[in-house]
Amino acid sequence: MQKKSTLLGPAKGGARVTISDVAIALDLTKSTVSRALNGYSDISQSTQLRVKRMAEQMNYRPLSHAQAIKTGRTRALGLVLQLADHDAQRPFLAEFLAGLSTGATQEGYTLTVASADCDAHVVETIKTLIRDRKADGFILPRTMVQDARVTLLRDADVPFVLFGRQEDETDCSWFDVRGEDAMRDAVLHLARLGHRRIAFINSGRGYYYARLREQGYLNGLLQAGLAVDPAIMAGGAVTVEDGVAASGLLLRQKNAPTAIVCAVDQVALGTYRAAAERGLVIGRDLSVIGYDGIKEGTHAHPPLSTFQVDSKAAGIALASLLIRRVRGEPAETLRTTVAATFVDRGSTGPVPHT
Amino acid sequence: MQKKSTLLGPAKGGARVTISDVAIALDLTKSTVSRALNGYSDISQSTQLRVKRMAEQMNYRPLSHAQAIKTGRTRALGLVLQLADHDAQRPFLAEFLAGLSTGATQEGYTLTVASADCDAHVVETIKTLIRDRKADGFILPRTMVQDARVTLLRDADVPFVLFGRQEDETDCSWFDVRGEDAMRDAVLHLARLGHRRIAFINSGRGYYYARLREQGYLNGLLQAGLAVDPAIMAGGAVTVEDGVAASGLLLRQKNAPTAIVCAVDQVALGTYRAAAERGLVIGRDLSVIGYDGIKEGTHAHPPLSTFQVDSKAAGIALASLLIRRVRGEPAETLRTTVAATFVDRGSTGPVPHT
DNA sequence: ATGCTTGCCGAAACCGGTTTCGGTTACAAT
DNA sequence: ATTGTAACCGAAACCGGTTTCGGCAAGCAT
Repeated sequence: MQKKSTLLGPAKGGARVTISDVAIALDLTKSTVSRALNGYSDISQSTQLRVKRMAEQMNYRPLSHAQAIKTGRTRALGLVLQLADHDAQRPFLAEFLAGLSTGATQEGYTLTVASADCDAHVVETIKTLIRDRKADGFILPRTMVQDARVTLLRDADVPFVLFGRQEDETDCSWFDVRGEDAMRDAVLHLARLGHRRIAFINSGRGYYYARLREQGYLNGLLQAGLAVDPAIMAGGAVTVEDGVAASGLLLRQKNAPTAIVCAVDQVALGTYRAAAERGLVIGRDLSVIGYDGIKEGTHAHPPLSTFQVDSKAAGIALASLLIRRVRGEPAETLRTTVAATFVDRGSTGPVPHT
Repeated sequence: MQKKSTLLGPAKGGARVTISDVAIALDLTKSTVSRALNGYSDISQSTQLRVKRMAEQMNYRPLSHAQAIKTGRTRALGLVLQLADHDAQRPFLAEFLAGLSTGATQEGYTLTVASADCDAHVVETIKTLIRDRKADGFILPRTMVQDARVTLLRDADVPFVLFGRQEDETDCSWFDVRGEDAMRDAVLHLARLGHRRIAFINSGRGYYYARLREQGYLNGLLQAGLAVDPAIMAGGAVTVEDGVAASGLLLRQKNAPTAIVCAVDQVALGTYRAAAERGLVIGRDLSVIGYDGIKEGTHAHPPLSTFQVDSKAAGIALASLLIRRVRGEPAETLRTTVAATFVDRGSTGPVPHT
């Protein structure tokens, strides 16, 4: 028997039931209750059940920061956004966040969000979050080829999951959409329509996904039996303006491409403007395929054919992976990739007659 | 003198310095250190200084969840997003989040983000966040006329700040942009250009800001000496599609308006499509003014004249206000509004000749 | 000198959990 | 009957802070 809980009524809606309350109700000690709830084997099955039932019934939920003081874990997932780098992630952010938070909530976790204006500050922010135990692990969106966050977390031995992949796979878990397959399929799709000069506009080479997508594009050319021509491969394009500029250069060439595959939708939308400036009709004079499935693509004229990625699902998956990682599952077992789904809208068509 | 701290080296980058370490270094007790750091008056000024210096020097930062166990406060701000309601907030989300998190970080707070798919779930989510002490207070974006969050937090006695305002001001703090002034100025601007039939497309009446903006519009008509005509006032429009539909109806009328003021930019962009369908040139045949300053407005043809709101600044301000509120400042003293800045681009022009 | 404040700090309890360490009890083995 | 063992659970320490309470010394008035 232990000390009575305060008999003071709930001060103001603060009727928290503590572990001691549960213990008293069962005439056990709080240590027993604690170990029962955490499934320790030195508590009999019957007692475990009794405790769990009572805890459920009394609606007991341990205070995560009270446990954290001893365990060091807060049941919070960390997300640090880098917001300087264009608005490239903006379109998906809301969905992604929704996914993460629902995935986290499902397992009783919460999401701690911070932001920084450059890569260096991102790393600093992560450091203080670990230091202050504000997160048990981190979700790293937009993984880069050389990613300082990965190296930091790797040798701080803090769990993390990538939205993306990584060359050095040690300690890396991830969820990713196979953009390389999408790019390959885009090329094949266009080749089937008769296109022989299929250009590619990639985004920033620093991102690991850009590398993969380029490989996919090259792979597609290979499978289609088409030659690689560096003259119709551009890179570093992320925004609509980038797309206008890059595609402008492509279309200005003597032997201009009849189709353009873009690594991201924003850029694909940029090609619309460049085409319009030259009097080219998208879907007839020029075929374009994007990637991401942003909403603006639907409203474009003609609607943009693209590869839809489900950002919310990605968020849910990443949250769940990270939680399993935090709970101790090895990194190697926590790796998933899915395919993007091609939505064939109006922006592609048979190769035009010369 | 107290017990020695563990002499085990930092296990793995976990070289945390605790309050006891500081106490030992100063040959004081941790209670003294605690009270000195928290500025209790029963600790002499000289000791307070000595302690603070030493804490600084040893780079001591209290573990927020260790304090939370006693104080109940975690130094975390809560934000619960409602993501079902259109993507209306999507354009600003990234900026807003960045603002909140930097504002929070400045004061040593973090941001806990959750999401829900409907208003009822938002309230539930807030409840569990308070219950689990995951947030000391909440930021409420997009306040509604009847806002369940406000009533909940008000009588749970949990601090909160509105991004928006509220009819019943009790316990309410806020930061807001004076959309009503913007709408009024929009009307006056158009009136100066000779327009006499100036329409208004409002967004969902449930939002408090919609109410204010409508008042602003009416106020503008009054000041311009123009009559109110319910036939050219629409509402419930939030998306581009909504804008197309609503403006379509307006332009179809016999005595169609020559200018349209929109409560949000998305809707204003919708009027572009409706105008194009009727062969009307924006800025010449039809003048349009929006509100928000979203990026897409810049790319529209012609670029959309609108009222720019700085979402990041709003985030910073709200974080700071909430923290002050959490620290005990009365709600009435924490209310700020700012003006939106008009950016005159190409979507308005003198009234066309009949 | 004595008594009373006042200023300042230490001792110890406390917050709500987890974890270590023993101590019973029952049961099988000797 | 004694001993050993394993299964279970209680007591108490602990985590890193905060807060209550009381004690001591200095200062002041009697």
